[in-house]
Amino acid sequence: MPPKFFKYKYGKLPLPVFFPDATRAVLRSLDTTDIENTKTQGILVNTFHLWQGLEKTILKKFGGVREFMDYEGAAISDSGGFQVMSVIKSGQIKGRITDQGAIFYPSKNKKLILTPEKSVEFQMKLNTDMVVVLDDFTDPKVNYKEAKISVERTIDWAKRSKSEFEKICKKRKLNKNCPYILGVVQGGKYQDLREYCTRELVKIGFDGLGYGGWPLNEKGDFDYESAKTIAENSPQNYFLYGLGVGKPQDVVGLCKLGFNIFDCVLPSRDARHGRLYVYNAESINKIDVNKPNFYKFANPKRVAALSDNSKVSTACDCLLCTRYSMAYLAHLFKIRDFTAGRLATIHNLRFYSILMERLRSTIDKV
RNA sequence: GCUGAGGUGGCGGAGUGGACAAUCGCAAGAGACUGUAAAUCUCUCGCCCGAAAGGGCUACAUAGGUUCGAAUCCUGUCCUCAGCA
Repeated sequence: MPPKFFKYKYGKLPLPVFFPDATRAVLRSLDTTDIENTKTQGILVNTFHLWQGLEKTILKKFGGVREFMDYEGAAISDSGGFQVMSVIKSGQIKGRITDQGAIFYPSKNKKLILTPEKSVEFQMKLNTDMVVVLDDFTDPKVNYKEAKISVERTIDWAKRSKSEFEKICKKRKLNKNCPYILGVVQGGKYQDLREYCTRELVKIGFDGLGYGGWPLNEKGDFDYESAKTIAENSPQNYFLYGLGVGKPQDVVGLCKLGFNIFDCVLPSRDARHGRLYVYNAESINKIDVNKPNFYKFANPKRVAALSDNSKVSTACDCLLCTRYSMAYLAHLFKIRDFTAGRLATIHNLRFYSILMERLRSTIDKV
C-alpha cells in the first residue's frame, strides 16, 4: 500500500530516496557528470534562489532546470518556504510574512513577493517531478498561539497551491504527466497542531506530506514525535518526506517510521567544510545501518591527514576512495584547491547513496 | 672594515615609557553545520592553578643601566640585512 516507486521524467526510483540539495541548479563544487557518478538518484532545487534569474530567460529556452543542467535524474523543487525562515525570520534579508505570501527585500530597491501561486507556477516551469507547496515555517521558539497562526496560514496556502497546481495541469493538459505535489506539515512541537495540520492537508489532497519546520528539539535531538504524528495521520499511499533531513542516523530513524524521501545539505556542505562520512565497515556489503555507530567522521583538514597514505574508506567506491589517498585530499584542502571540495563532496554523496541502497535492502521496518 | 636599518610569541608583522602576555594575519587545535544568501561561522592558541571570575610565573636577541614603571630610553655584546669599500 505505501508507494513503491518515485516516478520521474526518465523512469522510476525505488524507495527510499535521498536527494542532495542543488539549490541553485548546481550541487556546489560538482558538475552533472560528478553527480551521476555518485549514483545519486535525484536532486533538489530551490524556487527562492532560482526564480528571479531563470524564469524569463533560461527556463523558456531549455524547458526546465534539468534540461538546463543536462541532468537526467529525478528532481524535486522546493517552494521557498524554508527561506521564509532561514532568510526572513533569521534576519539575513529583510522581509515579512503576510496572508498573501512572503515578501522579501533583497536590496533597497528590490521587492519580491512570493505567493503560493507564484511558487507553484515557477516550479512547474522548473519542470521537476515533485512540486512542494509554499508553507509558513513554524519557528521552533514560538508559543502555541503563534504556532497555530503559522499552521492556519500553511493550510490556506496549501489550498491555494493545490488549486493553482490543478489549474496549470489542466491548462497544459498534463493529465498523467502531472508532477507530484507535496503538502508541508507545520505546527512545531505541538502535536495537536501537527495532527490538525496533517489532517487538513490530507483533506485538500496531496501525493505526499513533508515534515516541515525545524526537526530538532531544544536539546538538538531529533523530534521523532512530530514525525510519528504526521505518519500516523497520513494515508498509507502517501509519500512521506523528511524535508532537510538529515544526519545519517536521522534518515535511518525516519525511514523506520515510514518516511521515504529525504533531502539535505549536510553531505555537500560538510564535505566542503572538511567533514567526511565514513562507514565503520570493511566493505560496502558489511555495512549495517541498524547498528548505533555505523559511521564516523574523517577530517582531512587535520595535520595528521597529510601523512595518511591510506584510502579514506574501504567501504566506498567513489572516485576519492578508489583512486586517491587521504594525504592527497588533505593536501588539496591545505592549498585550498577547489578539487578538495569536489572530491570530498563526491565521497559524501556516495556515502548517502550507499546509505539509501542499504536502507532499501536491509532496514528493519517498525 | 665603514655607514645605515633592524632583531617581538610556531611564522609574518603591529606596538616605540604605564591601559601589554602584547592589535592583526597565517599556521595549529576544538566545536558548529539538518527543505544551503555557509569552500562558512565560533572558540582556543607563552606556562601553571581555576568551572568561571580571577590569580601566579616567565617573556619582546643578550647583559647591564635610567625610571615609581621599559618590548618601548641609554650603554656594552652577539646576530641579521642593505649600501659602500
